[in-house]
Amino acid sequence: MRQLKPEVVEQRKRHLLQWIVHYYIRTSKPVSSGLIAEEAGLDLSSATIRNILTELENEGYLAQPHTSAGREPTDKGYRFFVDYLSDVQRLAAGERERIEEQYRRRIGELDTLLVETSRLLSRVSQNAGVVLSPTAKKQSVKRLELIGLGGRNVLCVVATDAGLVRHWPMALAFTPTPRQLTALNNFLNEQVKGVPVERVKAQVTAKLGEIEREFREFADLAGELAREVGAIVSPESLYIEGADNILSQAEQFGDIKEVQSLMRVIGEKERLAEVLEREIRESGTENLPARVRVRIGEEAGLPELKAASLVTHVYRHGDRVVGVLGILGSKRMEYSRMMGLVDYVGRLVEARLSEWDEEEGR
Amino acid sequence: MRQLKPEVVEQRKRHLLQWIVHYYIRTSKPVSSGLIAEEAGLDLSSATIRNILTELENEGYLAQPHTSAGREPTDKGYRFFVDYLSDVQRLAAGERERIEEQYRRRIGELDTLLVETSRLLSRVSQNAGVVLSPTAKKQSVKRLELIGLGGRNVLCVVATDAGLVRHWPMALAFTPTPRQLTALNNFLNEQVKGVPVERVKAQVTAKLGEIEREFREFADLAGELAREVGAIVSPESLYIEGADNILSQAEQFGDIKEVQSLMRVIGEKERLAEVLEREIRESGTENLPARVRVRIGEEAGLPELKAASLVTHVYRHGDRVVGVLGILGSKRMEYSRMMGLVDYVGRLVEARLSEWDEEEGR
DNA sequence: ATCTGGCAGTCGCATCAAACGACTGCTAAT
DNA sequence: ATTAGCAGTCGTTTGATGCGACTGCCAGAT
Repeated sequence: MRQLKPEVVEQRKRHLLQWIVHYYIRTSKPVSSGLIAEEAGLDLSSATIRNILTELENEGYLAQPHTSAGREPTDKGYRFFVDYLSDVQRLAAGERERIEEQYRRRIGELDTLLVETSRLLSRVSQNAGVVLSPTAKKQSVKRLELIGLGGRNVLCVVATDAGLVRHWPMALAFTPTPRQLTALNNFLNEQVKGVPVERVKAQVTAKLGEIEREFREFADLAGELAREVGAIVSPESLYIEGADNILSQAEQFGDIKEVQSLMRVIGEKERLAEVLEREIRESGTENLPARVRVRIGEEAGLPELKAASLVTHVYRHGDRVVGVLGILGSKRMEYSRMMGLVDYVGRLVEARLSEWDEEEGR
Repeated sequence: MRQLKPEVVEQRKRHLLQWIVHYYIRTSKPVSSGLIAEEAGLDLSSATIRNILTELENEGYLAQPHTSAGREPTDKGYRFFVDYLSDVQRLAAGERERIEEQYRRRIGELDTLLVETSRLLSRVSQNAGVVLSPTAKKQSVKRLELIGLGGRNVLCVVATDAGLVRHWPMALAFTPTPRQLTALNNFLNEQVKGVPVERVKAQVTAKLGEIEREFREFADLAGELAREVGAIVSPESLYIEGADNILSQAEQFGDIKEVQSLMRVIGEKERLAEVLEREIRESGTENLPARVRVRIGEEAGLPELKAASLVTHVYRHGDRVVGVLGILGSKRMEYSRMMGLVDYVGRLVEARLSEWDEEEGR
């Protein structure tokens, strides 16, 4: 017979694998040789398909849940599928429209932006939406203000260049007059404006000596303040929305145990935050700056996420990566659509952040 | 033979019902007559028990899931159990200690207090903790401040007497000088201090005429500001924590569907908030001000909560009920312990709120 | 008047075998 | 290289059967 070139055979095999993963994602049933022969339009008999399937299984892309069953993709199979996904699906125009509509609403603060973004991701994807906020440490202080609340109590408000606002109450050692507060605010702002949050403490304490004569009673306040800026502003926060979506897609998961452990991870945000932070760290180390990254099953690093996949997109402020957003859902998600969504939303968030920079000068 | 007095028989019936509900809550299996004869220590034969069970069933306190099964409490049965619960369990000393420990950490703001409270409720109860924040409308403004962020942008910060702080960015129609900002802040604070949030708008617009000569350009700003105070500060917020607890107690529920719809309600906070608001409204209309209230199954008003119960405690600020907190869990929860917990935490929150009042004067 | 033992009857559930059907892997033919 | 055919494996469905856990009722004991 006519001998086919090896490349062609390889090509066909890959194409078949793509088809299988895609089909499996949609139907969530093991794919059998007979089914492929009928549906895939390859014009091969089921026997031939079986041969190919055996190869793919030996290579670790597919596995059988039990002997007399079809094949399911392994994590390696999903990985192949995602890596060679030819088209990251563009979002439908209507969907884009609706998303932008949401961002058109005036959002002026980082927190609001991130909360809305996680809601959006969850709603559109029908999975859980996650957004990790930039760590405040790297942001620089734009404004720091003490507001008298009566008596010794003041409210301390810090705003950073990236739009983050944090506030917390403090009790002073004395009852300040309005004049004193104004003076103190002026002093503080001169000192900390533009200083990265993580260095506020050093900056303020360094300058403390200079004012000792005039505002001696402020000295310890300023010191305490500097400490609090470091302590309170620093914890980064993780916004997760749409956990209920995951539960209502429970069929997508094999076992309820899997859903439970997934939910538990969502509950203990710290562990998930750690996973996402790793995305940020690793975003610099790659050659090709692929914006959208997919973690399949245990690739994310948590055994609890075995049955899940995570689609993420780091976002930058200026030229530094400051945060990461994405969706968390079943390993059997529609990768193409999800990647498209995450990519799009990620860009919108970046755009919004840089808009804030521009408005600055106005 | 000796005739028993009717009251005694009634008494015994009630006692048995209590025992059954309690036993069912622990074991989650239908309770049968034979089991009762053995375990309840009543010194009656199973046949006699059966007679009593039939009566209780006819009266609507018990039901059989199917003919050849034991009995389960109906909602009415649970209701009886809860209403006649003799001892609302006091929390163990160690548990109280741990809880107070958490509140000892300096919490100066309403938001923080409520978030921590919902976490606490969820952690201790192993159910979901819910806290509905006071509506801002009824609170009065303690302080309102504009903070310049450079250019025309200002950050508007409002603090209320109950410890609520809200902030949002605004763009002015002009670039204010620091002096102008100070003047504006002084003016605004004179006008709105102590005014209920819902009346800020009226107050400010009423006073606008007076300053027109001096600060004509402020007029429209002040108007816009007043509008925003009403709009942004008003939405009350619902804090829910520990949804994962509910999922990991899924065995407590008969059907996964029930867990799903429960989770969905938790996801759409609005509907749950509505239920909780009703608790606030109805808290005034009762003769006996029982602080802890229990809603069993559909009593809460949402069909989705059919399999759940809600234990709540309204909390007051001064003498007005401003919010409600509690736990949400399976209908088969340990009511006694949960009621004790909710009662205790509710009191702590009230205590904290009135502490703030006292600090005020210092 | 109460309680109890006994017994028939109901119903869910676990068990088991048998039949089924969905696959695969292999082999021999094309 | 591909295919048809076939034997063999294994999960799943089905239906029958029996068991056990109940209840309800009644007749007799207390």
